Amino acid sequence: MTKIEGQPARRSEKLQERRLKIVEAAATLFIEKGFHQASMRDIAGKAGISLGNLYNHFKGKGDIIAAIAELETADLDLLLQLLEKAEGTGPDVLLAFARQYYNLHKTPSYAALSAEITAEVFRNPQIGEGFLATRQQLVSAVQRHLPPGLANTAITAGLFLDLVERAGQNAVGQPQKTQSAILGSLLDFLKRAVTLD
Amino acid sequence: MTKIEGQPARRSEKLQERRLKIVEAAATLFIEKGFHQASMRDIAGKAGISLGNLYNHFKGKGDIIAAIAELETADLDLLLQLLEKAEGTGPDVLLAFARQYYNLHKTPSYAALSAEITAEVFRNPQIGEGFLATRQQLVSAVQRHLPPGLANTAITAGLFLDLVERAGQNAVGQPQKTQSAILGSLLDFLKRAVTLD
DNA sequence: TCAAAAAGAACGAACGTTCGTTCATAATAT
DNA sequence: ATATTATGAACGAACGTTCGTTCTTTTTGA
Repeated sequence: MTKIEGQPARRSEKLQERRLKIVEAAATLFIEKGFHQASMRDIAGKAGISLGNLYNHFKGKGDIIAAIAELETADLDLLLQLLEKAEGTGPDVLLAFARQYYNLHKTPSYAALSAEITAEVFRNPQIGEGFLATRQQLVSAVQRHLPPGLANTAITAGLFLDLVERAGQNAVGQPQKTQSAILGSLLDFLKRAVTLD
Repeated sequence: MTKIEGQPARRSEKLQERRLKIVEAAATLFIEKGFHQASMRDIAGKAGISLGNLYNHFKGKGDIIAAIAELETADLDLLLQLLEKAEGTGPDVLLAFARQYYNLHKTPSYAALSAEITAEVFRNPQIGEGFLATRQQLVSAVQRHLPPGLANTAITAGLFLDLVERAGQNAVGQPQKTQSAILGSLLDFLKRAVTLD
């Protein structure tokens, strides 16, 4: 009881760094090989720690997968905040958001991980819970910027997001020029769809 | 040379049945557990044959996965033919097609398999080749029904399909009522998007 | 026509490997 | 001194694949 706090949390600080390094290593490998092809040995090796020690940080492989899925929501939370704070009416806000949302989804690592998670959620719905919760918030935020005369704005907001997501995913690996063309057509498409005559 | 054809191809007939049974068993298991969680023993068991015999019909697990991916294109080919033969102009043809395309994609088994294939294609592009070829034909068919004044009709046709696919996928597991509401909003959304003022 | 021979479909045990996880033990920090 | 963190060997289970073998069907030669 002499030295209660020499350096407050120096140790758990290191620990958290280790944990982050593990998660990053796991994410890289999951993108490369998929959840079930990346082994615990792979992850430990890439994180630079021993196999046994890996189990001091995570209860098992399932926990790591869950941590990755949670990590994904961080990017979404950022965009969500931007959208919620946005002022102004009309389609402009939505289209500006769509541009960013598209850019996120066409990122190869994001797209690959998304695909992996989507497939996993079909069999293990619990994995996708946080993911769906964040998406629901996005739907609400988009909904608020849709024209008032529109029916079923909640569903329409969902469709808005659906399209941007898929368009981004399909743009992966395309040359820069094509990606820009897709973005342009996407924004036109969306503008017509969210504008009432 | 006496008995040239007692029963022509009695054997290869049986053989084809077996092969179909294997593919069906594999598809069921892939939907349930995913490509890499379904084992060759699982597949053999479900197909009602021995493990060793499974390798008389398929060179390996990769071959079975490829066969399943090919199988997926069959559904698309059917819809493609319907769309290509469709007469008339304006959005009506497109919306009728969208309805069918949506129904296909909201089928749980189709959606699960699609998700699995999508994730797999990121790491093994060869798997998705036939899939992408068929999709390209769909794009062309949709493109022909878009209004003439539209720019970048190829990309827009792709977006059209993107939206329907994702909307269908997200409708999986929803109650019938919700699925109908999504379809309604989807068709409205599409109609605005493919109609020039 | 019909026995003999060739072909190949079916079987399940066994191979070597890799998996996720646990364990006894050593190093380290407080 | 003692609790925490790290290590890699060890475990049993499961993996994809190959193997020698048997059984059924088809083809051949007289």
